[in-house]
Amino acid sequence: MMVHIILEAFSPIAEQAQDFLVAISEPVSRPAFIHEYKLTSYSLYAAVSVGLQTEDIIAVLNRLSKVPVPESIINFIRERTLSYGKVKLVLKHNKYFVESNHPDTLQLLLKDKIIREARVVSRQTDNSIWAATFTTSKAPVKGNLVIPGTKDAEKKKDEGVTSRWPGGSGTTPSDTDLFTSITGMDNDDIEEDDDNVHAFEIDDAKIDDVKKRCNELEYPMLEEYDFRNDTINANLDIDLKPATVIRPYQETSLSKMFGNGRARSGIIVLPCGAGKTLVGITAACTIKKSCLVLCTSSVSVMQWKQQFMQWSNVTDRQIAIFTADQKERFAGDSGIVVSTYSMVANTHNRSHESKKMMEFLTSREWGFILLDEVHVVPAAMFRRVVTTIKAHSKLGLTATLVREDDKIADLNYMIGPKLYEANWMDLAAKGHIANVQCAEVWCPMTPEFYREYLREQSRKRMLLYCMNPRKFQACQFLIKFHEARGDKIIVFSDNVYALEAYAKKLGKPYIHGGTGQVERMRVLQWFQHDPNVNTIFLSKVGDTSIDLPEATCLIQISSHFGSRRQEAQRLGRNSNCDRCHQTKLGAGRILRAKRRNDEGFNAFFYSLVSKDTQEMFYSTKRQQFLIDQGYAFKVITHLDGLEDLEDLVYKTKDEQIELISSVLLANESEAELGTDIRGSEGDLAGTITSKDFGVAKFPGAQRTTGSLTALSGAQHMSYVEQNKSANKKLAREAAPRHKLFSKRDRDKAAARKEARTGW
DNA sequence: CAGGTCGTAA
DNA sequence: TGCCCTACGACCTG
Repeated sequence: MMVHIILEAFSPIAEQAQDFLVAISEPVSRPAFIHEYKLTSYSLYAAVSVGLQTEDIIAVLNRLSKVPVPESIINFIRERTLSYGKVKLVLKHNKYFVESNHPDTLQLLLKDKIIREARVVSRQTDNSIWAATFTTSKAPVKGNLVIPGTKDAEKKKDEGVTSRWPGGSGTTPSDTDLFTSITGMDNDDIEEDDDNVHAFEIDDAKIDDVKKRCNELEYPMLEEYDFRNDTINANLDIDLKPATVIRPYQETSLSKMFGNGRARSGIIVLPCGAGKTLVGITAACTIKKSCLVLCTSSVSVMQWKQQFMQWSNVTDRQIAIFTADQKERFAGDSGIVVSTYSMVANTHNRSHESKKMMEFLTSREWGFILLDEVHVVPAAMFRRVVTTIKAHSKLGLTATLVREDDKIADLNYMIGPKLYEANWMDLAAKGHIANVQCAEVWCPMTPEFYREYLREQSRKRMLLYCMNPRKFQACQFLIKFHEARGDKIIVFSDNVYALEAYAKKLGKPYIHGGTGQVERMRVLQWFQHDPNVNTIFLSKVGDTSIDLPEATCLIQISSHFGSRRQEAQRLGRNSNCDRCHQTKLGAGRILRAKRRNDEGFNAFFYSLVSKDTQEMFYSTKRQQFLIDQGYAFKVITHLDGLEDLEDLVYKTKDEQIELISSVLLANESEAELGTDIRGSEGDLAGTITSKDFGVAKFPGAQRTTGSLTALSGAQHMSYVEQNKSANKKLAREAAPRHKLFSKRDRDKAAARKEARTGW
């Protein structure tokens, strides 16, 4: 069952209602006036996990709804919240407990054989009936826990007393209303029906079994870490630097995590540039135990360390880096390690040093694991990290909790529920991230290009619509226009051929995967500091692995696949005002105030799309995430003044024809390579797809080399036999069969690469 | 440091 | 709809 909730965003109570709806449901789309949310099992799981109560949810929904909430929906909520969020896995004094407010729930679980057998029965209870006794204690409350960087922390310093966070003395009851009290914005200690919690201990070797079993029984366990009572794992003496103040929404997200004085495991979703890193660092400074940070690239590893040094008082000796070329260890018995997913998830050969380091990581208990870009964790290999590392609490951070496969829901049980998700539009309106004008620019194909486009196959088609002269011109025009305004411009192209062609033609520096480190740094330095370099071209290296410089204008020239996340990431990473606002004491807004145009935008995002091609379809798909976030895409069908540009590229038909022939030549060379050698066998080469595996119509199958290359998928490029290294390749391909299959793609790629570079 | 291998995203 | 392309990064070895 899935329930859709529609919010009228113009309603006077919309903002408060929104806080509530975010807590209980998933935002589906939040454009200007009508917001859509959906109520799902997972969203209710998340709601319960941050402390909401079933009857409160129903009461507030009824109050907000224009019509009485249907009985079926109320039943759905009751049914879901009955079991979800009711059971917690808690590590206390280094013993694991299954904990609940409701003793009958524990009894119910103990009826299960697996869970019952995982129970550790203490001496006092072993003569009594199994279900009769649980350890009982006071329900956890936030108490005097102070999250560094918050208002409360400041107050504590000023007054020398501990006040309750975050309501504080300045808050009168009238300031808080129904919604905020329910959503826990102003008061974290939601009243429980029962102030006591009950628990039984389980064997820590059987935790995974119990977790799995609880999921199957529809009683997923929330993980909570009672770090203040963990006396076994050494404390880590770190704190935010005294002057650091975090922003309201960062505080809100942390209050979801620490609302009851323990660390809940889960996920926080904040747009890039909204200060995710600081949220993670603040969480680490609250827990004050050893912490492992995992990132997707070694560049972000460096950045995390640098950020830790910048915002907290952690010393160089307390924070260690573990990557391919740096294997450090922290001094003392507690500390921080920053590493990559591939380093920790690696199942392959490990260097000696790396092995030793992994032993260190796996042999100890971590208070806290921080999972940067947590949307990658469901990937087949990366997901091991959550089981190989023993961590008492897990926090996942991401800007875009979407994947193009269906694995994103796995995070619910791997990490925990989504604790908080910011609304991009809200943050933009409040000046935390840039206000972006998004536009799709339609570039008609020239007749010649369109004719070729219709004639060609999919891969060559792509090149044709990327290289469309009108797109070149649009790109040139937009660059010129925005350079004149004083913008810094980044042009993205996923296609390296097009990237080079554009950059060279327009005389701009570019970086792609093949660009060496030195050159990369040089180009980035120019872009940041040389007033004459205001535009750079980037391939998808820019998506993850480059510390992107600030830009105020983005242009996408090739974006053929429908990746919602890539689109959002590009926008997000470039539209941040982070360094403008998140300064110590919030006082020094040192960076230049960004210029705003008449409509109030201070950043621009263009997608150049060749009209009447497949690109139109992909473009729409890619935009979906941003549209759901409330961004409006404006379609531009004509760029005023483009024709008047005096040095307009590819202006004449001759130049356009020349361009098309060079594009086709680039294709030709590949096409030729794909057909020549096998010519004698007919035109098999270049036409066989993987679907043809083992099909009898393959005539040359008895020829050893022929069948081997065919099996290895190289039939697309019979030219491997032409290549210098063909012998080596063939030798390699004589390996066992199953290996060939797994090698198919790689060989293909490698063969193509060899052909490209060796041509 | 190049090249091999594996993994990821879409 | 399902699968593929591609481009790219991290790690390890010689």
